Amino acid sequence: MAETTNSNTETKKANFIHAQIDADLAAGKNDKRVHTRFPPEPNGYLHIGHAKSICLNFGLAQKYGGKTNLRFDDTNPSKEETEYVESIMEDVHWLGFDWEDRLYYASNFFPKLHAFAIQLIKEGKAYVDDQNAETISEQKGTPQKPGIESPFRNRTIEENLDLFERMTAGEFDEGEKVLRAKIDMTSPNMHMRDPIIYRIMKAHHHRTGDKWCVYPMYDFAHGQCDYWEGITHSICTLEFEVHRPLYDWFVDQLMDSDYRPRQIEFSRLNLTYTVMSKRKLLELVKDNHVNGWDDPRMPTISGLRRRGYTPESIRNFSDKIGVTKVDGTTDVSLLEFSVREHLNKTAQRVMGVLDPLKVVITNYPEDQEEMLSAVNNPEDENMGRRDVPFSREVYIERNDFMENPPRKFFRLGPDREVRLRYGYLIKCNEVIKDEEGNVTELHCTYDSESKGGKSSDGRKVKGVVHWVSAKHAVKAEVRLYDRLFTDEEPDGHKDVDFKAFMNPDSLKVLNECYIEPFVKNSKPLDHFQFERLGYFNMDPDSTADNPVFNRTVALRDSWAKAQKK
RNA sequence: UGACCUGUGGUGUAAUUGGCAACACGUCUGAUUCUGGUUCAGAAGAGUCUAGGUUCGAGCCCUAGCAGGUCAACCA
Repeated sequence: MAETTNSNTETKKANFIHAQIDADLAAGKNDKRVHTRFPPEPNGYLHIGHAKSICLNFGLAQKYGGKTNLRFDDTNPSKEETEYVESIMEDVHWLGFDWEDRLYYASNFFPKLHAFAIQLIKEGKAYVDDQNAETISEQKGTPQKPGIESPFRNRTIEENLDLFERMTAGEFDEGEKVLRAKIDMTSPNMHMRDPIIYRIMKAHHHRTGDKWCVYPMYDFAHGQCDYWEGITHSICTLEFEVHRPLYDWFVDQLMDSDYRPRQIEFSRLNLTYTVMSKRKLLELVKDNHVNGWDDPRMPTISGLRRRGYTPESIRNFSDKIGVTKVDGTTDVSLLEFSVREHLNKTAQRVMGVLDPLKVVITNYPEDQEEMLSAVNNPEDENMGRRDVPFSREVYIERNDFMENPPRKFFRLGPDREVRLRYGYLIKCNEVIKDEEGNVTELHCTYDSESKGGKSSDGRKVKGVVHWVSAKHAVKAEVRLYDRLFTDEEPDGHKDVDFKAFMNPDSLKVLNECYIEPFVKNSKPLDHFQFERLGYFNMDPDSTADNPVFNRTVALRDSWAKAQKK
């Protein structure tokens, strides 16, 4: 894993964040430290978009020999839960990153934040407002129209101190009072128009319990936490760009040395056909459209993990997409390429038949069987070979046979010959059907001289087909997970009724599947390439008696593509 | 009618102090192949949002536009 990570950082090209850091370093800022943080709110599971941020923050620290903190931004107790905290830590570790002993919670800073609020009141830079949300909102104006000042704006420091103390003590109900910073109601930046910094919430916090009934707002917490943690580069997404002046304003009030954190924004990841909004993902989970946050159809990190994506492939993907401030949409095919690229080199090849059609080799002795030697990975000789049992009856893929094959179909048909991979040439002599005309069985003969790649007379066949010995095969369950959304849902952030676009075929469970017998010895989560079918992994829930495979991603299939045209 | 941000092949990104627009995905050819995969070789596709300007020379600098995004939660 370390090797992969190194090669990534070496090939990584410079971007605007590197340029900023280089400039800061050259100017000798912050004792030439680089210290980043990944600051999720524990209100849901991490998704592929967060992976970009994780790779960025930890990657930057790696590159510059700095450190990265994990910080839970838990300033809103009504949405946050311990379950999310745990899943987030697991996902970050799984991706291959480690915050070591630098685990923080914004809630750890509640006492300091509270004291800082009191400091601002004493300096005449904050006041308690008695008005309700609607009134405050009205007075705020609009982006085009300046706001007007609250009638409570000029209370005395003593009165503010007393009121805030009583807010803290729980004397008032939610919504009755808020603490606001006194900045500028006419600022062209809405966030500078006396932003609310503390609100009353009588909610149970997942870490501080019922200790507090006032909680700081994001803007009042984030920069300060950065400051107290010694963060030098606070990297966040584009929508926080307009918050930066406020971020800086609070840091200005706090600074007592030359050290100061800097907020840098980059564009979040958008993926075609992929819903990336936590709110919508939560809805899918809550309404049972999927089986939890780690449902393999979900774009969550845990979903991708169950689906069979590897951490390396996600890190490589993150590398490939780069970092900019351009608000674009990356094609999922790049993500899928990243897994194929990795799995093709590492996954063991295996034969499995998802939609079986029985083939009887009529000239093969009834009670005979033999072992055929198969390559585990043509890309890597070190992975060795394995023996695959062969006998008189085998299963082949139903769509590897066509009764009336079109031109350019290389596989089996009446009187046609194909090779059973690693085995013999077989020729189809007879097609057996049921009353309704469905093909139920093929009778073939094999060329006993054709083992090992050659035929007795040097004839060659174009088609090679995967198979499994009926007698020895392991019956398996295979789940073909597809993207959750169809072609009609191109953008994860558009506010559309996304459920209307849900692909009913996004999950197909195939029960009559047969896998070559090796699976009994395999470990859960191993990755395999089923010949021509795609990359699979063993589902964590499966057992040796009941092997369940999830398809990570399909193989590229130019025959299927040609068929569609 | 405001403030801030962003415009480079279909997509995502590059382009040292201005110097022939590069890479990856995708697409399309051809070769190889015990799987139509993989691998290898090659091709098409942008003249950099527009219009001016500076310059021997502009994707990079200047001016004016145009287009898209973000901001009006007691969310983050």
